[in-house]
Amino acid sequence: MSTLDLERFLPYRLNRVAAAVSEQLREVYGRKFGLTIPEWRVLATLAQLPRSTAREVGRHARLHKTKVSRAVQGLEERRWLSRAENPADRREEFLSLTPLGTTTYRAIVPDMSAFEDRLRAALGPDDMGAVLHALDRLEQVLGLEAPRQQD
Amino acid sequence: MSTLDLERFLPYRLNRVAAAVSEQLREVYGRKFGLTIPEWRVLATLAQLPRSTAREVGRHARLHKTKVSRAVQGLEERRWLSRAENPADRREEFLSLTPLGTTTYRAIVPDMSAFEDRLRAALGPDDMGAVLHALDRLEQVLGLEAPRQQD
DNA sequence: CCATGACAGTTGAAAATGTAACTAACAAGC
DNA sequence: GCTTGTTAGTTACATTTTCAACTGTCATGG
Repeated sequence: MSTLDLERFLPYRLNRVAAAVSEQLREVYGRKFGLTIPEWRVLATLAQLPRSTAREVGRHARLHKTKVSRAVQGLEERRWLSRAENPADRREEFLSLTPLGTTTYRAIVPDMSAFEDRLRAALGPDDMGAVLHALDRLEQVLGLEAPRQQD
Repeated sequence: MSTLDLERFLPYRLNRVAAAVSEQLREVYGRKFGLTIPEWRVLATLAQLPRSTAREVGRHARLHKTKVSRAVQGLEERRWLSRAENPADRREEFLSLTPLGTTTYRAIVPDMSAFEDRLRAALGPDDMGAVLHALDRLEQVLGLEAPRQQD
């Protein structure tokens, strides 16, 4: 008569760890830079993939389109992001970080890296690689094309 | 001049995967049994750790106390959970699943197990073990005593 | 006992989120 | 050109979540 062993139930564990990680990171970019979680994700995604559209950002970061829409508005108001119409398809817009946005991003990166270093130190480089590899496979089997997401 | 490589940035990846997993599981217990995410977590936690208090459930599942409080209310209304005063400390209550709650839980478990089997098949048992071990270590370094959580 | 402070749990109000409906733009077939 | 269907993005509304304040209980120390 089976009850799940939650400590070995991957979904439960993944969520618990992901929640703890998110929480601690939010401390950093939240308190120091006034960013919400979706705003930070949009910022980070655009830093890596400049001139993406909202749709591309959402797919990459697994952010629901309404979250992207609102995060973009927020970043735009602070002049950290600008939009450029795509003349070839006027439904969408190319999103870019402004110099100010890039400066902000660069101010956050060291904190993020430091955090990651802590994680890498805890795991060792081999385990870190193994986890990332496992996450790749999980995303494959889960289907990359799920529609929505949370934070 | 570093931009983070998000595909190798563990927090980002963890969250993306955890979100995808949560989402798919919610389909199951949400549509079939009308449970919210916190309700399911409380249910599963109590199935494994009977007579826990709300505080213990929250700590174990990393659920914020208000989420626990409201989930407990919801489960109690459906007669899936009952409370028993702790005479030794009348601030807290021991929470237990009712027979009805246990029946519901048992009806969900096979779906959860099936899902986990998919994940295990994708990873192989070794990688699954490695991931769980890595998650243990991450939780250690993150400090088990963070106050809140999301879903 | 009776302060004072801490803690478990609840609640109300504010903020964030998801759902669904909407607008504007494209695309294909007629 | 004019449907009909689709897609990018926004917005309104309902739900969920968070934050802060609150209640009742315990613990400590005078």
